[in-house]
Amino acid sequence: MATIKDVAERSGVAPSTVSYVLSGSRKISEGTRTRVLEAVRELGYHPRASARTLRSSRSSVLALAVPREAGKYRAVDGRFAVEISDAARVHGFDVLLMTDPDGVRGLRRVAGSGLADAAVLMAVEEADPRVGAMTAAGFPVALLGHGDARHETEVPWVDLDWEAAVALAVREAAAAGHRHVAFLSSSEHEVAARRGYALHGLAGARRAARETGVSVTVRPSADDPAVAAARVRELLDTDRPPTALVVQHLIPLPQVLTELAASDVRLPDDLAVVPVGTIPDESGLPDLPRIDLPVSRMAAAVTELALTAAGALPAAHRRPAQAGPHHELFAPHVVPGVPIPPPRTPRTR
Amino acid sequence: MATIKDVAERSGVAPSTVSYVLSGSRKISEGTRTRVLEAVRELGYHPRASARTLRSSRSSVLALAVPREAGKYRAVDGRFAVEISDAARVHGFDVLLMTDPDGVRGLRRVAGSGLADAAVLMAVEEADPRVGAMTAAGFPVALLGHGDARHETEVPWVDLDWEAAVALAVREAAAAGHRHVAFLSSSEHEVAARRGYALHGLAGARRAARETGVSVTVRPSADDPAVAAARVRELLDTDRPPTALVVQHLIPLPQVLTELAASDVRLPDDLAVVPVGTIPDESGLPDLPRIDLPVSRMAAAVTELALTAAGALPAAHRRPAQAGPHHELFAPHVVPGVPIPPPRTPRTR
DNA sequence: CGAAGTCGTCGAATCGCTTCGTCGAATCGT
DNA sequence: ACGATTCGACGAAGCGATTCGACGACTTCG
Repeated sequence: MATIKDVAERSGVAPSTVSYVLSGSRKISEGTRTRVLEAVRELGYHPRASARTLRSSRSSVLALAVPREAGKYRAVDGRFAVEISDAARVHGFDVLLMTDPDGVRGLRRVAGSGLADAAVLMAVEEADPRVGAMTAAGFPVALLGHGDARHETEVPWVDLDWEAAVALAVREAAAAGHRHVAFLSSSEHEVAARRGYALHGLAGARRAARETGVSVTVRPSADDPAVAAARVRELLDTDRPPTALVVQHLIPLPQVLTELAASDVRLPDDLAVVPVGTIPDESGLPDLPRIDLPVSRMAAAVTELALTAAGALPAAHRRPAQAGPHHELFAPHVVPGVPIPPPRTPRTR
Repeated sequence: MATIKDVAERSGVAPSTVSYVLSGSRKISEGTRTRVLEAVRELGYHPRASARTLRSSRSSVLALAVPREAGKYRAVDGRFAVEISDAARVHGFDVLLMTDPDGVRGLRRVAGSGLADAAVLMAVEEADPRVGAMTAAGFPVALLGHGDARHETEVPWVDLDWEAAVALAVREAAAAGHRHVAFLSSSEHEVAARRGYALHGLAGARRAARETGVSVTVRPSADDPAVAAARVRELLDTDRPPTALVVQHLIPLPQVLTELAASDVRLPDDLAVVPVGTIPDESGLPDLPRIDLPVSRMAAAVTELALTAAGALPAAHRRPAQAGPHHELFAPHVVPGVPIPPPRTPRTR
């Protein structure tokens, strides 16, 4: 492995000169500059990251804490992770993937050992212990999701505006003429745990119902496919079944579709399904309108907030210091597709 | 931030003694040992990773190259990433997430700068340039997936036995009495690119057909949901439609189910769907048998292969050197669920 | 009771890079 | 033509850990 000394010898200069050529932080004559760069190329020289970090105490690594509740894994988290990694690279940072088994311990270890300069905490929930631990350690973080009111003003975060998202979906259905919309919300478990996205989704459905005058029947989804299917059957087995169905997450979608198939409900004419929390490119559904998560933009934003907190972003990106930590709710997108068909005469069952 | 010197002063010993206490590589008297450990606890001392790495030239970081073809993102890759991270932690390693935008460049940078000690390359394909680049650089790697015959003997890899997986699915259907099985294989695009899993899946379907005597109709899936739906309709619109459907991947599943619903096909009685490449916990399908990927075991295996190649695993794990790189095909699991119903009299359409 | 070993701890070198102060040589002004 | 500036490159210190050889203080044995 070539070191800076090898490069210096090969180009006949001092190691410090090589360093200055590479960092550009001092003026170097054109002649030596090209000679040094050539030696770098010929030797395939890469500065040893550890030496650089030891000296400068900046690692150019961003820790990414992905959630992992009880072995469950959500596809959207993986997508966020990838997008955050891309965003970090844009600013010259690498990403250290931290899964949860050690939980707060792992974060403390990484922060304490200087492995990373900042962290993005994903899927932050109400009273998330990770947030307090990191702020107490003075470690720069940015959150994806928010919940704990105590931290909301002190720590930068980014979140999806779930209320607006669900409201938008209901409004789309209402605009197509549907008067009776069902809303399959987050799972019972998530509602019980008072997750922000679950509560805000419900609020959005209620608000849109009020504003548009359509009736919205709410049913929580369930973790168990069989139960989720039963929930959908309940919704349809009434005198006046809904003509449109808003679904907040991608996860229960397969079982919902299966159940609809079993119940002889045709999409989209018998029932217009409008999924909300879908990942761009991944719904796999027919070309109906849906509400996509702005994953890339949110990932870029949360990454820049974390790097700004670490003081690692060029001045152009940095916001005035006295503005305090930055918070941003992202509005969802409607992906248009084929227009939602209007409701037909209610079938009798 | 506390350094080893602070700990030394606080416990009244030399820095080297602290180091020996922490590493356990020399005998230290019980008294000083406890005094040092107490100082460590009180100061919240964590060894600076960069200093340790600089001195020992081992970073205890595993690079993980996740694929990212044209912005597509597969849920299973995220799941593998998380499981590999967990497996790495077991051996004291952290994981550096490398997305593809720089491709081989990024890998070379990480290898050259000593940011990582080894790499796991995910979704390796035929003639994958990353493999050659890393072996040429003498950087330890292990592959998830295999393809390029030239490297197969030189580099350790782990892969799913797709042939066995699809054969197993067909055999499950045959065992339930189905005589006419349809196989929705990998997408046209993947088949055309001669991806290993696509070809092996087809081979497995053919082999099982031969061995069980059932007729297997093969149709490639498609990237476009509308086309995939049409493909399924074709399958059903024949004089003697199949009574069971084997699907190789989770991705086309939603559109398949949607199309089945639209075609008034009831699951599982009209058509028994047996998905193959499903992630444990994530099929979201009714409780039919399915063929799950052994994600955890494969992740643990590929992680240990990479760390072994880096010489970072204790002797107990290490295989005899002359055995050469290790390769392993993982057999899929059948998750039983409700028995597949036998076929009914073919409907006329 | 002194030589030979043990045992536990210390000091110093080293890893590869950044950065500050310095110092010749070239350039400038008068 | 000579002191003042500027320019470009160099040397050395230091980041925080690991690790090897050395070295007192005890124990042990002839």
